[in-house]
Amino acid sequence: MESNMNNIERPVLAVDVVIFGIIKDSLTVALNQRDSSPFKGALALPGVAVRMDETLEVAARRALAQKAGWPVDIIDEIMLDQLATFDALYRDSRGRTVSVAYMGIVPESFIYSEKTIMKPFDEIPRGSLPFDHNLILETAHNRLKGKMRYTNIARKFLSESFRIEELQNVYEAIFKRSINRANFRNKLLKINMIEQVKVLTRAVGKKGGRPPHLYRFKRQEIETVDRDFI
Amino acid sequence: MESNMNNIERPVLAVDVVIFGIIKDSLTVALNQRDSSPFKGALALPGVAVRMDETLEVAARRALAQKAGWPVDIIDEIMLDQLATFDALYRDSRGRTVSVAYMGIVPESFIYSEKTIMKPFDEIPRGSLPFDHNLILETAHNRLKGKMRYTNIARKFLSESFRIEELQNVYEAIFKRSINRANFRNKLLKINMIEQVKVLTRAVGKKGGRPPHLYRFKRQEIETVDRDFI
DNA sequence: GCAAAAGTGTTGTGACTACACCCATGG
DNA sequence: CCATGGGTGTAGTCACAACACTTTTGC
Repeated sequence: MESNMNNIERPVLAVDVVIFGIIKDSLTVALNQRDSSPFKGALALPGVAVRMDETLEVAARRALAQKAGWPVDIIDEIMLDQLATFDALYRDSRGRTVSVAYMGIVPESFIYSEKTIMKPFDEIPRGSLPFDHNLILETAHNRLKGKMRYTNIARKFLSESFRIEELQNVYEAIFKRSINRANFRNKLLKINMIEQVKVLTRAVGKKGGRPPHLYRFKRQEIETVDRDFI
Repeated sequence: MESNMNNIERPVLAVDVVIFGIIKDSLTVALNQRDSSPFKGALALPGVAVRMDETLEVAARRALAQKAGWPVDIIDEIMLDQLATFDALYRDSRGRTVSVAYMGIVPESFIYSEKTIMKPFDEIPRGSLPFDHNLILETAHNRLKGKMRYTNIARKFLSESFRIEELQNVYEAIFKRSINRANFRNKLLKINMIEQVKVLTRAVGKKGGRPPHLYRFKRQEIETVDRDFI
């Protein structure tokens, strides 16, 4: 914080947004095609420069509206987490730009716009995105995995109620390993993270069998599952 | 990221730095007296506005040199971690300023400057710091506690080799609870975080007794102690 | 020989893993 | 009557906490 706030040349401040979702048991990322240079036509994370009178989070939502073409009422439902700030001197060829990255999660029921594609995370090779967007995406992925370990953030991938198998799929898609069904269920119930909803679902286009139970998260808030180191 | 990078009014970008240390078994924070308005004379976190040609981390080190008055060779030894970016619209009365906060740790052997005091964390009441510096400090404290749980960041509070009791004091000061000595030792050795250095220390001004063994961290790097959620 | 500091051992509890088997129900 | 999607139970291993006791060595 400096006394001097006059018109010295300053870095431009921007935001970039990483939106994750699970589609068909795979982790996916919202990307949009750039409509101007540099990297015109390339797939990139939605982002905008921050205006004088808006917070970073408001700017991030504006990026989702203007760049990704998402409806405002849906954007309002998404919780955005500040990720990190990226500041390499030449990260943007147009001039010194510092970008604050945000991360959000949408459920599979989300309606996509024509301007956005949800691309499977595993099909985005390193170096394939413009600017430092691969670095931002990697940071977001690590943060996502971290938050999955000690919060109930997984709920944001699903709708209000869900089959327990769907929830397990979320964990398996993100951690890329299979989890024992019985132990998964026992643990989440024991720590009181989820509870059973009374009704059973109707058939979901499956052949036959017992209709699955529905569950929901007991708390809305992202709650820390605290662990002591020692 | 926007095509338009001309001279529209943009938020000013700044950095603020939280430096932690342990002094006499208490967590302390580096604060310096502001020499200009607003809040002239108040204790605050060191911070500067970011220049066009420097990274955020370089700006953070410059804040420690210019505002806290620390010698450059010591500043170079400190590892700085980016914490979060603070962007409330009216956080600075002089105009729209977005500040990226950094966090660092210094060992007790560090030489302080006259411009800085290391103030005990518990003696900094909420609301006592200018701007949103209490919020920044709280965020830094939470991050510190988090990192203590799954990295070997504690090493930065100590010099290269240390008595095992000193290390335990670091944990006890930060988590504010007492830890069983035997279990503490057994765990840190079992997970291979620390190892014994062959020599014993000379007396440390104590009355008598067996001279303590010295230990050191086995890895320099901050290494994640991974834990699975399920 | 006593204080300081370290080191060892024991026991109970609770968590996690793997696996095996039982239950309910719609087509 | 069987596929589907649960739901229960048990045994082994491991981690952690509490606590007690032993060892080393300088003054």
